[in-house]
Amino acid sequence: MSNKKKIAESAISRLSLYLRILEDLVEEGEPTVSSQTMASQSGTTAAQVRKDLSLFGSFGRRGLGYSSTDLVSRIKQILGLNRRWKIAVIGMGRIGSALVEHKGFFDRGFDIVALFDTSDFKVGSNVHGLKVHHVNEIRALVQDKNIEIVVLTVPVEAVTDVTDLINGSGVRGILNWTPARLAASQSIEVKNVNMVMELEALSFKLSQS
Amino acid sequence: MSNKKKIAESAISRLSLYLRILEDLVEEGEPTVSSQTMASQSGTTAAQVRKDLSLFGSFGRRGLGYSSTDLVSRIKQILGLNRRWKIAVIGMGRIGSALVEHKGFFDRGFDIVALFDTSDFKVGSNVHGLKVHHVNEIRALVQDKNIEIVVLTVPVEAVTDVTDLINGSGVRGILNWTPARLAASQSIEVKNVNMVMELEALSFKLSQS
DNA sequence: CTAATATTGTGAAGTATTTCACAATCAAAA
DNA sequence: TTTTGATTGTGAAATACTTCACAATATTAG
Repeated sequence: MSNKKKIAESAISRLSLYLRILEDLVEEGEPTVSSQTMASQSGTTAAQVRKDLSLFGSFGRRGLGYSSTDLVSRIKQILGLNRRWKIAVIGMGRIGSALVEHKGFFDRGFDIVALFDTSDFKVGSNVHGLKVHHVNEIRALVQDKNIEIVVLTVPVEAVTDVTDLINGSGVRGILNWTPARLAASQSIEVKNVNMVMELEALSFKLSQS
Repeated sequence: MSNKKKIAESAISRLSLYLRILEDLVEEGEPTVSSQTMASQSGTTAAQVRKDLSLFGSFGRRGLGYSSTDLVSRIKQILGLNRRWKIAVIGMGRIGSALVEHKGFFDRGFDIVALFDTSDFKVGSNVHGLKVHHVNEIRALVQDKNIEIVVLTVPVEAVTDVTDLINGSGVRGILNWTPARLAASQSIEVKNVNMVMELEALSFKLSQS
């Protein structure tokens, strides 16, 4: 808790990547792994791997490398993945519904426990075995089900109202799929996912060459 | 073409963001805009905005700011958005299909012109008015329809085979939704979108506080 | 015409992140 | 036991990115 040291966003993404690589190696029965192996599989350098890990401690043994299983649990610990997270999806359009049915979240520690929408047409229906609630019920359900993270996939017109409902509900993090910049309260962590921005970055790179 | 100067990834994301803000301002009828306005709407600093723009030229006027409409077209030019891009979606699972029906791509210059899948069950069917082709036809259709970018939403087991089919097909960029690290040929630009990694970054931040 | 106010463009300074390079450590072979 | 080879952890150096700060320029008011 209340860890002071500032950790770069980029280091955290790499740790996620190392975790995935390590889990594959464990699956393949590799007992140890070197920073060089992790580096080549993740497209970075061995020094970078060691530096990233050293931000959090000394997990390896000189001359030997790292124990794969040990490093998996260290990184899970670092990323806060030594527990399960309860999440809700707000917005049952095409993308929202597709995400609900995606097994990948559950497999990696994220349980979708509630769904919300604004349209009376969708409220009350079932998506993948979960009832769709009206966004007005966000506050109550967040409290009731201990939801800490919400995935926001509502149409951009609905963003302001829904953000107001999220603020102060107890939600601690938002994965924002809308192109809007959220007016979320200071204490809520927001991560933006923007498909079009990614395509635009590709467009830039392709136009350069 | 063949621009030497190295531009930071982060600067490009911000330009995408500025573009969206500027288009809103143009819509609202604002003839000019200051770096300070763009900064506060995008959550950065005025100096950062000016520096980002100065990487590509001098688009403003001292004392006055920038012409909104002019800056929109300058940024579109920079990002390679002064044209339309033809893209294909490979993998007609839930997420792939949801993306096809999403109007946001078309609205911002990306035309989905072909769909692919590996399963005989899906090949031949129609999604949002487009016929689903077998991935074996990638090479032919990329040539035929001048597809430059593909969005990859196949299951992770299919990634190796599909990547082989993409390599050398003429595709220049891949937006990779799979958790796999692609073995794409050097000349292809790859952008990874990883939902779980984003959630893990949230998990980290929430665990810190 | 002059003063006051606004705002850009950009070197220089300040931070942050990545890479280098090497002492420390470990296992296995000689 | 000693040597050889592998590999970490980490200061220091190198790069990269952001912020500062101010001269240059433009408009408006007096």
